[in-house]
Amino acid sequence: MTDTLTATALTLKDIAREAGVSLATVDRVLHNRPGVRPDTVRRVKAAIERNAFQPHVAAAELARSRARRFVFVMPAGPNPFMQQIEAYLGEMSAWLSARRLGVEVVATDVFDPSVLAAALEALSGNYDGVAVVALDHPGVRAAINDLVDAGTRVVTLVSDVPSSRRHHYVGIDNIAAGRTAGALVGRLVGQRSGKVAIVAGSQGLRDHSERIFGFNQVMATEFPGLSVLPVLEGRDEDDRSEQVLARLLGRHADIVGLYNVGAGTQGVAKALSDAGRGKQVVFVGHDVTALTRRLLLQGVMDAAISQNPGHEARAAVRVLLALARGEPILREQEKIRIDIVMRDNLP
Amino acid sequence: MTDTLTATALTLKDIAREAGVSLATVDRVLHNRPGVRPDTVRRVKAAIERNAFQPHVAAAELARSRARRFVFVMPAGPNPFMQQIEAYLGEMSAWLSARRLGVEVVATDVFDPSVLAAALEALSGNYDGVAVVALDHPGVRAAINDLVDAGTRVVTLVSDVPSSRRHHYVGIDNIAAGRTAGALVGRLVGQRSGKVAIVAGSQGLRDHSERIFGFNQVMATEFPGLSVLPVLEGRDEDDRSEQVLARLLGRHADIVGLYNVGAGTQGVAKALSDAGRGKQVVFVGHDVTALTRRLLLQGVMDAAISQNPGHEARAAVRVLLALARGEPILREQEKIRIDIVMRDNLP
DNA sequence: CTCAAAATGAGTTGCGCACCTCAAAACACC
DNA sequence: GGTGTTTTGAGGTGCGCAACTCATTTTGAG
Repeated sequence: MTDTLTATALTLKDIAREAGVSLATVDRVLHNRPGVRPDTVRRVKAAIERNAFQPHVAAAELARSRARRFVFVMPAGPNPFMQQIEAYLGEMSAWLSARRLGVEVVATDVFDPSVLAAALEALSGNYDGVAVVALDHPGVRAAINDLVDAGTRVVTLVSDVPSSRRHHYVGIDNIAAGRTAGALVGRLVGQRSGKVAIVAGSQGLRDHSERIFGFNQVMATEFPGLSVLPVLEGRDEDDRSEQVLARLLGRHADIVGLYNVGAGTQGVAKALSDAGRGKQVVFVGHDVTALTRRLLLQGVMDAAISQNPGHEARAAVRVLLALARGEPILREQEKIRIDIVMRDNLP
Repeated sequence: MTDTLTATALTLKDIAREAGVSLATVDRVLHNRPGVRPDTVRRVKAAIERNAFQPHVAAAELARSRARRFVFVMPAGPNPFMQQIEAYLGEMSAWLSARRLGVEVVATDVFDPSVLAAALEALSGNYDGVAVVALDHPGVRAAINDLVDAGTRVVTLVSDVPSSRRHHYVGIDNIAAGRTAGALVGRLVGQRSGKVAIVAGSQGLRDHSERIFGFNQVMATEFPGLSVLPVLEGRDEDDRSEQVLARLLGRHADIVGLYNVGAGTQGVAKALSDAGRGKQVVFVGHDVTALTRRLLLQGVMDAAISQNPGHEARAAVRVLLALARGEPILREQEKIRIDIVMRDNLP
């Protein structure tokens, strides 16, 4: 029993013959060049459809000679997650250069909307595609739309700007991530009742607030025995996170669960162990880094919600490339999953 | 601040000039053709290294004109996981034909070593690459090695034959998967103590026995309050799984956890609910299918360990392609992760 | 019907490489 | 030195397409 999954090897010449036109006309239709009667366009497209014709990407790529250039706009500063994304881009360098793709990384202050918007505007015209870790702000949205209008392909990375006309978002559903964290805390706490603490970077960040929303949703509806304390803001900094959490732990002896929404994990873990409650409190956080890996192995952290940074980097490149080539995007492939990482399935 | 991650756009001609030889000689070196003095080979390779030269894949692909053919050897019969893999291959058809890749699927009885070995032998010479869901058996191993020796690229899929000389394994670490299942059952059971049941297809299957091994490992060392009952064999069939489990549930009133290692999930769930213990017993199984999805949403199943079939299908194709082209494999990308799927992170 | 504008055909070039042939040069051996 | 063998050079062809030019045909407006 054998199934064959692929098509014939037609060429543009075959399509031209089928449609009863010349190669030049097929080329005009294929590239939306002007000067073709609507009716002729239809005939050509019909021939393409009828034969499920796919232009040979290798030939197309070779013929256009001009190398494609993409740029990643990333947060400046020491964010391990972003550093991992950059590292994975570096690992792709052989892959990239074999395809004559130029990828650059621009670091900027993505938390200041005007700075970010200016950085984006500055890219206009120089790149075929832009991947940006974006803040959801009107100025940024406008900058993204300008790029799109100028013909640049734009994908948002990690943090979306849904109201913009970006072509694609590469990242997770943060509400679902928060829900997952909530379900884990609730289930791992088990029969016990008590209080649950949340430490976030800032509720002004879209991804953080969405995660908190999802977390609270699950807590409220499914774990009535647990009461959620007001959100602490640690600004993703270790020291500050430690302080605010230490104070809270001092005030509440019955904290049984802890959700760390963003970074600052070092501080959170320190506050927990300094209070001598590292093993009694169920601790769920985000991202697999050297630190969270160690904490998971030690049993201080119980689970990490993770989005694979390598996957995000590669997916962003692949999506930009597919968009630039006019190829379909393999949605299933480029979708970023919410990984639950516990000690035994550490990648 | 800007980093550039990609190389120049050298061509073979540049390398030839650099090495002080002709294009023909570079070509001979690049394709391991005979008739080049060792010293010359060294000079050419040095020039390639020095410039981090990567042949333009599009040009190479175009020039060799001959389309590549791959074949997937999969289990016959209605296995939802395998059907999903086939479905994802189908979704790639545009991607495949744009690259002039022919992918075929051959169904065979992979559980009979001689049938499988014969099927593999029959492929020899007809394909550039083979992906096979393999049984670990001397006859199969020999068949794989024969294919490799004949120049065919071989990857094992889902189930490995580590003793063979296959080029790559696309699948998960099943011991780690079992450990993960064990940790989940243990943690989700919580404070309670009691017995844990295991239903497997057959302990003769390598992946199943490895999962059980990992599961028991975690149970023994970390959850002394839980005692694991002897493994039930359901042969991945619904009816049989239901019967053996129903009998066990009848004999032991204190079962608090259940690990379903393979398929037959329908039967397992039925036995559980018929006994009226769907919600009290922590039930962890494998794979996300329409059925397990429903069971997770209903709360009958608590978690599913999953290996993404779409990822496996695509990874197998990409690995075969990279092997055929002599490109490096992006190991991080092709590694299949052990996904923990609970209700809130259902993909 | 006339004439300009629009639509189309015919053809060329080049992308970088694989694959091939044939001749020339370098080398080894006696 | 001559012989045969190995190594190297030079060159050609074609893969399928993008991008372009220029001539020719068709069309529609007046």
